Amino acid sequence: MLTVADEEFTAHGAEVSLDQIAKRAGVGIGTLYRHFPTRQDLLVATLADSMLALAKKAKELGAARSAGQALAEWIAAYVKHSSTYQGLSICLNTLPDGSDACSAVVEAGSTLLARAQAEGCVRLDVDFEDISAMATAVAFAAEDVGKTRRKRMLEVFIDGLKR
Amino acid sequence: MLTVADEEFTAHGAEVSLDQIAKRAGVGIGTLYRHFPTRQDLLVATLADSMLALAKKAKELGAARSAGQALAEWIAAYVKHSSTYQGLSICLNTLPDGSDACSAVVEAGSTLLARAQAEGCVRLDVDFEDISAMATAVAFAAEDVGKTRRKRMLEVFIDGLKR
DNA sequence: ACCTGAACACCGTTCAAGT
DNA sequence: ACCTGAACACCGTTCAAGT
Repeated sequence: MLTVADEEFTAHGAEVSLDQIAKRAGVGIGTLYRHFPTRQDLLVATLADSMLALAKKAKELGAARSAGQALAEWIAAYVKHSSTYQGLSICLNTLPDGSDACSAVVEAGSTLLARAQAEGCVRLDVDFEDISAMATAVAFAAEDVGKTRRKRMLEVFIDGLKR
Repeated sequence: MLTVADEEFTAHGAEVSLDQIAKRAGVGIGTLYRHFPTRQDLLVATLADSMLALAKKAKELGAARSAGQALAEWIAAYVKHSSTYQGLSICLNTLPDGSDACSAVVEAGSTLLARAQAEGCVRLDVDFEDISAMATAVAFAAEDVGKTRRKRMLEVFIDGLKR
């Protein structure tokens, strides 16, 4: 079921009809609703693996780079992740919490941010929620836009975090 | 008809049912579609006045402030404008062109940007389309978020434009 | 020429009936 | 206990019929 959902999201975007997913997965629409009461629940479930990978990547970067550089690279990965499916950023506007994978990402990101702030290269008044919201926003803005423009917007965002 | 549309957008967001607008305006849904083939067309029409005001404001700021300060203040107004209706930023993801009001905003904004770049306080590789997309994105991210957080995100964006 | 609104296609969500 | 899918409510869009 999650496999089918991921395929459908990939092929037709995060707003694909849930009916279509249920049909292709060979279950009743009611079953899908019982397991995943909201579309966000289903999205978080299909993204769980990549979110855990994102959390893991934060730790690796934290070990291999300066705090500022690690945060910058990780944010780039975060933005990319928010574009996993077409239209995903819109669905993640208010970031969903509760799931283990989400908590892992928040925790890993917060740690990177705190280190970068301690190192003195990132403004002290931003928190992870700011970063998450802005990253989602950049993913939103960069949808349907060329690669160079996307890269530039990401740079603007990351530079804006510096102090 | 535009008055009713504006009221409905204000009251129920940019994604309010077009049927509802037509009914309250006392016209058939077909008539609404003939005048405004897409929702964006209708939105641009209801926002025409405020967009012209935004263009005018750019000229005033350009005269009264340093180029960098003028751009910064104008972007703040632009972001605010992109939040005129709940959910408006999503509809403006790809900015609509063609209308006079839109052209006026683009031209006014481009002028402010060019001056700020000439003054040397804004990176040279961004164009107005970047600014427009990012401003819409900030409006998107700042929806349903407290005032201080919204202000901080705007600051991050504007700081990121500096060089 | 302009307007109307029924008709069609589609989607989200619930819940009675079935296993 | 779990599943199904018909049923309901809703929306966008078109277009034949009416003025």
